[in-house]
Amino acid sequence: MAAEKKTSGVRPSIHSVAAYAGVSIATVSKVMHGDKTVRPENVVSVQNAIEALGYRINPLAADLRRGRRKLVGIIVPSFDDPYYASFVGALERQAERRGYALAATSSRDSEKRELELAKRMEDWRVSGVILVPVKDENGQGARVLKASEMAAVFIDNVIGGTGGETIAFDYRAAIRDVVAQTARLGHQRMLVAVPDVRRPGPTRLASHLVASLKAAVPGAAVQVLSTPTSREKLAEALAEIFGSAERPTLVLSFSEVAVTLTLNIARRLDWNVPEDLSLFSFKPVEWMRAIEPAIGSVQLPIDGAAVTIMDTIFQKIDNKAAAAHDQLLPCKIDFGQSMTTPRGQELSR
Amino acid sequence: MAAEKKTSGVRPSIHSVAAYAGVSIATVSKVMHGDKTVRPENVVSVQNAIEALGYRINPLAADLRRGRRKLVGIIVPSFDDPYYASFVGALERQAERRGYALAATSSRDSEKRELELAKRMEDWRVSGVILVPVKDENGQGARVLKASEMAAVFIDNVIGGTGGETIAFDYRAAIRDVVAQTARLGHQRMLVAVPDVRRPGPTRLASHLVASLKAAVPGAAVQVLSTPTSREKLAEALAEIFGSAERPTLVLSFSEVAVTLTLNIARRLDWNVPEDLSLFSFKPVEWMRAIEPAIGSVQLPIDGAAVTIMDTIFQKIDNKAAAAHDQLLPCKIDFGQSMTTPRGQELSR
DNA sequence: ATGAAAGCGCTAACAT
DNA sequence: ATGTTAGCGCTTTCAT
Repeated sequence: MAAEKKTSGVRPSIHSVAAYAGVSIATVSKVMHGDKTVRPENVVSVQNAIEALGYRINPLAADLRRGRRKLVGIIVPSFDDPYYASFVGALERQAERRGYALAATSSRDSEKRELELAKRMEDWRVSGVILVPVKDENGQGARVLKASEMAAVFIDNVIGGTGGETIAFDYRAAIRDVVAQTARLGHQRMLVAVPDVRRPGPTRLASHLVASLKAAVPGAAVQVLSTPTSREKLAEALAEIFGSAERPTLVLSFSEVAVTLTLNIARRLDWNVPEDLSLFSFKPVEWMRAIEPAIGSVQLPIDGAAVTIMDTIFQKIDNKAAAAHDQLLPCKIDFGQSMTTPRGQELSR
Repeated sequence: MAAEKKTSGVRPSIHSVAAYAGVSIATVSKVMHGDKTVRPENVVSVQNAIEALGYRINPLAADLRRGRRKLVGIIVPSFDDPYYASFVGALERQAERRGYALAATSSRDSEKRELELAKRMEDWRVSGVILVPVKDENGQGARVLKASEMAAVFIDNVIGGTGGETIAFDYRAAIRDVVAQTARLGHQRMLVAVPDVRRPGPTRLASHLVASLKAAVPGAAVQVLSTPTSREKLAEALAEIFGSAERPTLVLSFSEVAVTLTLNIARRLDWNVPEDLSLFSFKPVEWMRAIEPAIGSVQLPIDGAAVTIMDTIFQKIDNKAAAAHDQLLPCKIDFGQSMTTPRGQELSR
């Protein structure tokens, strides 16, 4: 039913609306913001004018005047990682539920760029910034954010324990559980695949995993494989490892491609997963749960996390009250069917 | 070496800089924009002031005055699809090469939301908008974009042939090649897996594929499977199809999960790919090329496409000259090792 | 309940 | 070469 408004190329301003309605711009502004001190008849005529002219507020002008924008920024290492992409989508939804827009940017795993983006957020007068640090929450970008008057929250690639402004999945708990299961099943030789060197976060976790394994399994032989740049090199490295007599009986991977290639090699050698080789992925990817056998993996409740994150940042935006403690979000583990007792071992007790 | 600037909480304006340097704000503005008509000594003192105060321009004020922002918007159906996520990353880079920022948003497969976002882009005074339509370039969102004075380009989910403002991969050429190969190998019975019903784009292409198959292979039996909502239902449907006597010898899929489940079933039935079942994916996903046998798939040169897209939109922003024709970008096909002659068939001639 | 007026920080036209 | 000035479109006192 709604007819076409606005034939002219120039957009109506608050002045046009005021003139059309026969009131002052202050009154129009009040109507736009639902101020109760406007006479009902004036509210109506202003609304008519708005409708007739197809007026929409110019957020640039409003925000310039106000000094802060209804905008929260996010800086992720990259959009290509479905994990981060998923965060962006979920956070966009959460921001908009509160009448804010999300300004999404990517640092491309560069701390230099992260710093630039932090400054851009400041320049843009966003109300808050969510940063997934390239390295951790003590980098230069994070420093800028902390020093500014914007609300800031650091997520995912964080160390925590200091500021009380970090939120992350409780990966250490997940590691604890997987290590416990590993010990219970009796694995003695394992391979830990660490991802892309440009991603310090998972690398830190992998180190923690290695340490935990050694602590939990006395005499454990833990091999670490840093994911090389090319798929071919990685495949070679894996083949060599699996070719040795002292081959690992369990692969714990932080890298999707390492899981894929491990499955390839297993198939080529005619090994069954999990009977001949156990496997677990700390990087959750859709297909791992859809194949047979289902590959065990950590499950991250991203939508829920997005709610927590947005709540936290709006708490800061509104109250200016800083949350006093770092937040650790639980993550579930789906062991799938990919881990069992190693060949020739009995399940201890 | 750079010392800490700006101890105060309030950001310096162009006035502070002018005062500090002992010049007028007009001069500061000129220096900021590299105007050559400023005395070198003044340039220096202004630069010193900027440095000393840690001044950065307020883009809100500048853009309000200018009436247009150095910003191009993009609206994708979702960030979760790695294909679109990849576009966002590549386009962000391209925009920034030209000194523009990218405002990335997602329509969540909703035309209603697409319309809202189109209006938001208008409100934000972005210079140009790249839209991946939920349905096609004739929706309401696209209409708003066309009517506005913003430059607009419609990509990927487009029909084309009308406006000359669309850019898409040449999927029909890819389909042609795959159909030719199918005919050459002698397949008679095939299954086409269509994805998510909320994605009209691939659905259109799938229809075209079906028609092409029927045209190229006389008497072909082409089954179409619309991807149901749940993985379980899809698995069931596939199992039933493969259980029948007249089972397809080739699967052509527009859906990642359909490929995964097909591989599952093949393995369970102890079929080899491609000897017992040929497979091709129109949805390119990393792992398909990393497994053995490598699954054939269409390869989309997204980075190159991003360059073309940005070039096109900046052409419109700068010249106001509309490109007169729709653009079709070539895509490569990687047949991998997943297609061969069906059992008991000879390769014709 | 309403409107006049003073900016927010900048650009650009115009004088000088 | 430089400065003055008039806005961009809005919000927000502050009188009335």
